[in-house]
Amino acid sequence: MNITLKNGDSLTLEDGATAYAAALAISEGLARAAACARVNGELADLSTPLKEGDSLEIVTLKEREGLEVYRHTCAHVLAQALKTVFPTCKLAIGPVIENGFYYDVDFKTPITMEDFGKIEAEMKKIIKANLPIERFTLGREDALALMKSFSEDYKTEIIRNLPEGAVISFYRQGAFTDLCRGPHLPSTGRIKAFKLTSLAGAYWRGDEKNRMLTRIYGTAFAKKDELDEYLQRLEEAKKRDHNKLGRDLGIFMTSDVVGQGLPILMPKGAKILQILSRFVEDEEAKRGFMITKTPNMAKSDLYKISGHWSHYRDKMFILGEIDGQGEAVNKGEEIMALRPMTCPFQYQIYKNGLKSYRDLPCRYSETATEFRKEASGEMHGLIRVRQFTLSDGHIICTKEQVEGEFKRCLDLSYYILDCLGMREDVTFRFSKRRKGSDKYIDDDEAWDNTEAMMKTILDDLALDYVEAEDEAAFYGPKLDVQIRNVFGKEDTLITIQIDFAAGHSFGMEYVDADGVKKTPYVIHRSSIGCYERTLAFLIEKYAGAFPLWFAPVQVKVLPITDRAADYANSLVEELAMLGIRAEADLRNEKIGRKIVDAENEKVPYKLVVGDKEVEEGTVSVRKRSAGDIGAMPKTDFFALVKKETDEKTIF
RNA sequence: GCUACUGUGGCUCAGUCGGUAGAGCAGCUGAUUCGUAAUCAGCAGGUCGCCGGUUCAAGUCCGGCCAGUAGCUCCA
Repeated sequence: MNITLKNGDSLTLEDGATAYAAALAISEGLARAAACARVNGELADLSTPLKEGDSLEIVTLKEREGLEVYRHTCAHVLAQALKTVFPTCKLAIGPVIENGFYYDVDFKTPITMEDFGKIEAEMKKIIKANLPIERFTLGREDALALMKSFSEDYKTEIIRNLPEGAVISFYRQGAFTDLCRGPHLPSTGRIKAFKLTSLAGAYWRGDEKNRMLTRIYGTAFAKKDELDEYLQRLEEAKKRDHNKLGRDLGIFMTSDVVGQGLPILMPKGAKILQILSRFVEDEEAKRGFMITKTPNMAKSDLYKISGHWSHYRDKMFILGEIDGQGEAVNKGEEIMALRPMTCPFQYQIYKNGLKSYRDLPCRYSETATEFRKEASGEMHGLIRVRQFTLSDGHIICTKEQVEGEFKRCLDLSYYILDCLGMREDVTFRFSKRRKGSDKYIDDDEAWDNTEAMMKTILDDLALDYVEAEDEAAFYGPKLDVQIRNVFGKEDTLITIQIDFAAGHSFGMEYVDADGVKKTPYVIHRSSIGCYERTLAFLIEKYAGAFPLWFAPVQVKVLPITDRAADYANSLVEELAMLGIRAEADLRNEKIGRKIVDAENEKVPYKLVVGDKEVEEGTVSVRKRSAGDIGAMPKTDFFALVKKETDEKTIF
């Protein structure tokens, strides 16, 4: 028979030959490197028999799919080892994830990381035995009977939930059989380098009402040194972790007696936030935003109009005792709540006075403090907190203006990301509702229209985005600007949202050119996102070595002896008058020591000054990442540092 | 909120079998005034996260709480 290869060549094989035989016919090396095959475009096991005219592509470990198959097989080896070491455990699911795999398992008695040693030892045994991995399929009844015979309750539940007519496939390696779609490696001996990495709880089917299983994370690589390199990278990432580095650098701290999710910004962190928020406010003003200053709390009445009281109440800090319906327990008592968002407050400003179509678009923005009662386990450093500062703004406009305003919002965010040096680090997510979910405002037609409107805008911008279901705000779809932290975990940095409901629910209106009152659209947007979170990503991106323009200390003056102390102080004063943040290190230490400490502080410029500099009115400049760049007249340095600050030069 | 782990001077860590705490760095004091990545000496600093229990005796064992970390759920 003849088959077609990826490059268009045709290959003649014996009838019924497998994909593996084809790989072997091409070259022995390819057969060795093969993880699975793509037969007529579908991923398949290497043991798949080929038919006349099939197209075949051998997938190796160099390709993403190949590595995924490899890791998936490793997950099965883990499962087999677990069934040997803990015969009473029940297997749930064991998928591949980025950089590895996991297996969710229900253990009779919980295991700890100390058990990893014997599990890994058992896995190695399975690998060494080089058990062939065979696929077979069963009808629904037989499949259920098989899994029941192994007491695999979770597997039987999965089979019951499979759609009618689905192919139910199993993979057998030695005495172990697992329900799995596949494909898999041809044998366990193909696995060369793996490691179990961590342990965590995870709800069965991701539902917190279900039993919590134990999730064992692991990773596997084609070669030992690739695994070592990956583990090394993880170690390096830990050094950039904002939650560690931010504390070490004196940017923020937490205190047991203050509470969870309430980081305290120390002078350096507060300075960065001040610089960034002044910058953002100025840029917003240039783009027609009007600054507002609205209260941090309001009566429940406001949130009842906005929909927060019915959709968001359990995430709000409420002052006063309420019942399950959100009504005051003590009748007549005024219930206040800290604001989780600024929207309804800025709407009040819009509603103050009759608006004309000539007033639109009406752009409000505010550096707003907001409060959200996140569940206790959700807090993380500066990334997830209970009180935060958001550059929160709302644009109230006509339907026709939505597109243009939306694009302007994105342009502003682009500009800010450019200045922060983060433009290349973000990706886009178009967050939509999940139809039928009660998390969202109930108006199918409006949702459909608004999502279609946003999609048109995004497509028109030729934005490279992913669509995500069930990620929308309760009042409308979002464009989320996403970023990954140092460990690869993704979070939303900035969001731009279209709201079809607020105009109606708040009774916002404008008088159109034809004299008829109409309801405006609302765009919710942030330009830089939440400052605390953005700061966290900046710390990680720059490993604490911030670009000059927002470095909390831009220049450190290091006098060599006490004789240069007055000169050092005068330099600091002169720099301060130019708006440059400078400090002098007047300690009785040798210059080498002062340099080390300033380097560890990651200050962009260090000025070494001794008798010579005092005499000549010069400074010896050390630039971060460039070292000693020589002496220059102090006025030259002032001009240099001022220019680089104003131009937001990133080095 | 759930699961697991962690909590010892400002920081990094040691502390064996339960017998009243130890180092380095930082800090302070003194000496040194030095030219581009850590000067020397001395001193001081801890109700071992908090509360309770077991015990003759608890940093160590047990329970509760607080806080931190990873993940789940959730999310800017």
